[in-house]
Amino acid sequence: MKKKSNRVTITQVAEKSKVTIGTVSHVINGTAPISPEVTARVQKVIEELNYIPNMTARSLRSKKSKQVGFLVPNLNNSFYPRILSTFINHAFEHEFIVQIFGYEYSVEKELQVMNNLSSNSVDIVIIINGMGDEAGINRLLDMHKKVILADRFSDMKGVNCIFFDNNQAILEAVALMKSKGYRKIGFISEPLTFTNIQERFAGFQAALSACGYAFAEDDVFICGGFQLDALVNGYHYMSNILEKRDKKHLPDAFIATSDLLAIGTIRALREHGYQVPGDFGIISFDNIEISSFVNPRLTTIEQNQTDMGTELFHLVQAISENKNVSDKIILPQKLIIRDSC
Amino acid sequence: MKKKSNRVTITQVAEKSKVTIGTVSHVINGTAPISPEVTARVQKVIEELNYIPNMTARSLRSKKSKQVGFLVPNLNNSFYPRILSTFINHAFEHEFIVQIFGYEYSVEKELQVMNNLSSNSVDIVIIINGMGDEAGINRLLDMHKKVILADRFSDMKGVNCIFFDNNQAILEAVALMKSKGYRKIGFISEPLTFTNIQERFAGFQAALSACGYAFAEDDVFICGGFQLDALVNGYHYMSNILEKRDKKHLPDAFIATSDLLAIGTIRALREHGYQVPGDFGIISFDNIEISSFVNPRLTTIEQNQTDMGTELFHLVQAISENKNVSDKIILPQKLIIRDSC
DNA sequence: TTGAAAGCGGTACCAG
DNA sequence: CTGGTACCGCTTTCAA
Repeated sequence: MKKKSNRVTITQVAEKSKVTIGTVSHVINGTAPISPEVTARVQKVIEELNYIPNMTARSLRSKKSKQVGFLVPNLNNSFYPRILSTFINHAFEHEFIVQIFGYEYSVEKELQVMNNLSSNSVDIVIIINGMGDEAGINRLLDMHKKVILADRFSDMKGVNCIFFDNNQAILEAVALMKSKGYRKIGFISEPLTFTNIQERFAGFQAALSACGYAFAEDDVFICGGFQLDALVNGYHYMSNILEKRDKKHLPDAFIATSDLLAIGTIRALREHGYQVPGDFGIISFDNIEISSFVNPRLTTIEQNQTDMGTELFHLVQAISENKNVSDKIILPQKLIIRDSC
Repeated sequence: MKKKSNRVTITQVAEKSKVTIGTVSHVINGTAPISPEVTARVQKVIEELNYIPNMTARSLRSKKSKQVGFLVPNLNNSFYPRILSTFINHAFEHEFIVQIFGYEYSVEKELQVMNNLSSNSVDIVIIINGMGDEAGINRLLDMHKKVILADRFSDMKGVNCIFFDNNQAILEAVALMKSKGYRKIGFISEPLTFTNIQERFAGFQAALSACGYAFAEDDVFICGGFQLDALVNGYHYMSNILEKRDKKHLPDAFIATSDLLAIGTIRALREHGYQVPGDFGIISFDNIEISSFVNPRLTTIEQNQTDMGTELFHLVQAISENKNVSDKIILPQKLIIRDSC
């Protein structure tokens, strides 16, 4: 009849240690000065019983959960999993639990998730990218959740932002194109919905004029459709363009807003008989792992995903300890020169 | 002084509805026959107050949480995020919350995570791959958690398994190599720690003899080192081999246990001046998205990640509703013929 | 059909 | 330093 190996509770520990549950709680949390003897006794019992505090009870009472909600656009572009990967490792190390949600680039779904999250146990919510979700963010704030916006700029008060500097490296990129003799530079991009993409577009225009190139609306290519699959989209999009415009009427170099987009684009280019970087040079953003394993190896503007993950966690940690942190954290980008330009 | 927009509780709803909290609970959960009038009144108040039940309190009391722990090797190989992606979407749809953990191919860490999980609020734990963790699984079972093993076979009782049929497609793959005239087939693999890899190795040997090839221990290449980065590992590993053995002493075709491994391998091959599929044919496993965008496009054995994610969720759903489900679910693999062989 | 009350397993406050 | 105890917000008997 001793089959029911149910969970050990603090009460059992208290009884076996001949103290009250309050005391046990104190030795566990260090919330009161307990004598060395009692401390040792209690700890011994904890060991013996293999007692682990019930997180649910703990957070019900303390209103703190060490749980963070992590909201990503999706998990297919390896950019996000890389950030997440680093983050969850730090989190585990420090006993934070991370709940994961994907909003699939949909505002509606993003809002739904936020609504959901506002009634749930997390006390910090991280949103990567996202837009048009201010109502949701305010809701979260009302419920006393902390919110962190990543890879995104915002002026909302009460939220922390962490994002890449989208202006510096693109200047180097355009300068590189110039030095390689490319005549005209186009911009091939995902829809300009997220602030990071908007910034890149602005940075692109600035770099163009800084390097003496003219900006032509005609050479901006916004690759529509779902953002779910940049790889496939980039491929179809460029294939389409090549059906309609020949090389003469196209830029001979492109800044692409993501590596995946670039890889898709390059495949389309090659299938139409063009060489990269011979006929067209391409520099993209991200530096995901595969970038150095495709042909040609991508020249790309790195946004260090590991750094982002780590910084994000530091932020979470600081916030949950009520430490003072800067509202805005800016991470550098870095031009990685390989073969595509 | 009405600033503290704190969360609405069931007590407030009860007071405003002039009933007791028990009654409110019953109308929310349908756990007792409440009169239409009272039901309507309570629901109206719930609307007005925008009341959302506190999940923490609810699960403390009911010992059910609709939370599932999802344990993956890591998030860098896009195989896992793809499964996860599908899973979290289904989960969200049905109001399940998923906590994510990465064990980074380390048994120790896997055990740590499990230990952690056993004291936490999840009631179902999904483990993808993993090994040597039977103690952890039993611990989970002791704590009355359900456990699901994915992409892995096990005979442990009380756990559900869902995995791919690792025997059929590889036979087709080897037959294809035969028909293309490849003379000798090697096996380039990650360490044989996981059951899926072991099965592939067995399937490989069976396929070899079925197609009239001889098996040579010498042509089995186990790519050691960390499994974290198959791409980089495959590259270094094959580079090394090519330093020591020339084409004559090597198989002219390879079965690789993952696409990433194959992509790394192919780069090494090409850097040494070899053509794929001219000099060497390669067929790998997974069919991750990038597989059709690298050069050459990979001929690969698809393991449908979306299907795995979906099936996994169905399993979770069935288990959490105490429905009867088969202990073992087998998913088919499928040979996708492209250019690498 | 509804009310009353006992906890779930902890934390935190107050006494002594 | 340690004990006692009132909750956290909800579910779940048990009575009425």
